[in-house]
Amino acid sequence: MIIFATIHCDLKFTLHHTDPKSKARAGTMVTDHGSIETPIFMPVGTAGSVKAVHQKELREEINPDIILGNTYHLFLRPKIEILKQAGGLHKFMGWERNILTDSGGYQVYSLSANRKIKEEGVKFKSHIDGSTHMFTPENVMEIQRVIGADIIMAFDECTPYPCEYEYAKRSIHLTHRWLDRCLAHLEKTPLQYDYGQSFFPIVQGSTYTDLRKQSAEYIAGVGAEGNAIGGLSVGEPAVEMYAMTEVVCEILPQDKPRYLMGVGTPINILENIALGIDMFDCVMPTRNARNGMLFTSQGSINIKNKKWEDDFSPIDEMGTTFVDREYSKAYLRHLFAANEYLGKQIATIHNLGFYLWLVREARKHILAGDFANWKNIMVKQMDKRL
RNA sequence: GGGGAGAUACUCAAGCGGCCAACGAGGGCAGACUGUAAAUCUGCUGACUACGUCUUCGCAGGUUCGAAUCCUGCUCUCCCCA
Repeated sequence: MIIFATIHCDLKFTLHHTDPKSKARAGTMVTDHGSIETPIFMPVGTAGSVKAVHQKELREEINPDIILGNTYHLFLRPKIEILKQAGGLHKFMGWERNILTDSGGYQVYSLSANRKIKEEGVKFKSHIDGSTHMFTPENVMEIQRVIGADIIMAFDECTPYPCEYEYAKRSIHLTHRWLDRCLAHLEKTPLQYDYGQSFFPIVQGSTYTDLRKQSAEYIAGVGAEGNAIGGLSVGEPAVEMYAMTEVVCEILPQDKPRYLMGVGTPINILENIALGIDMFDCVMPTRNARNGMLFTSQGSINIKNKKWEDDFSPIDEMGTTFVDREYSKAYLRHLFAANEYLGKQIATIHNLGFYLWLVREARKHILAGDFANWKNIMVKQMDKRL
């Protein structure tokens, strides 16, 4: 891949079409690492690798325009100095398309037993060697500059569910103050490489409508190139998630991409596209694949189940990747039973292929103007265990 | 031929008088997983007329209120010596 521009190039987002019967949108984002057609699902590659998938398979079979990395994990290992020497994450991992890095805000939630939140930032105890590290809005911006993702995220607090109202209220204000510090520091922190980086702030507010509105207004006021919604899909019922997305999307600017962090199931994704979300990421297709769960347009499959033992039909008749056609359910079940690495690889390629197919299909239907109807059929169809 | 060790549920393997339908591991069956402390975690795994009952620890007897555990005989396996 040729990195042509040496000039900083802002993210350009073009909205092509909005579905007449829902708020679903189809657009295109352009960065120095190429274009991203929305709605998009971004495979998660936490530690510089989409687990169990080669970059070649990722590129040629799954073909996403953008993947994720994680600031916290990359900071601990291989460490920032190595990433700097490598010339950034793109070069280090051999991925020439877009990358987005999460800030470590999710680890404030998921590693809650190993961290302490203060106004200044969050003190973490490394899950690898127990060493303590301080993440602040400032150093998180610096670290993300060095990692060099195309889209970098604000350092926020992802609150758990359920979350006391008073806590959630205090938390959004902390997240907003941290956002101001991120922005102030980002201006002072130069780009490390010869391409631009866009910054996305994050709306919080747990499951409280008034807090979500308040946070969304604050975030919208920043005028960022894209906006994210965090703190959802942490255990709340799906209807509450949708309610929050709906409220927030009404406030976030129409002409900027909206990213719903950490979501979700195939159904969650379609429902949230209908509410105006453009970007998604989730560990579900990759993690669940490694644990034997396959997502298909007809419902989900636990490939470890005995019922597939002698089912020699293809993994997914409707599938789009080579694994769907080349391997049988019986063979894949055997690989899981025998704990062969290949099983996890095949399942991951299948699931990511399916997720990417799903959002591309959604885009087609948005552009064709029949998204809402298609979405309802798909949701009904996928809502079962095969 | 002589001496020694051992036989426990699908497998390996604890238990050595009552707390044993029997630790643990594997295997098997099922479930969970949502900005990845996840190649992880959880449950079940003798039978049944199932908050109870019945049959299990090589086989057959015996001792005891009570045995997988102690005694006797038998069968089989492994090791050492000839």
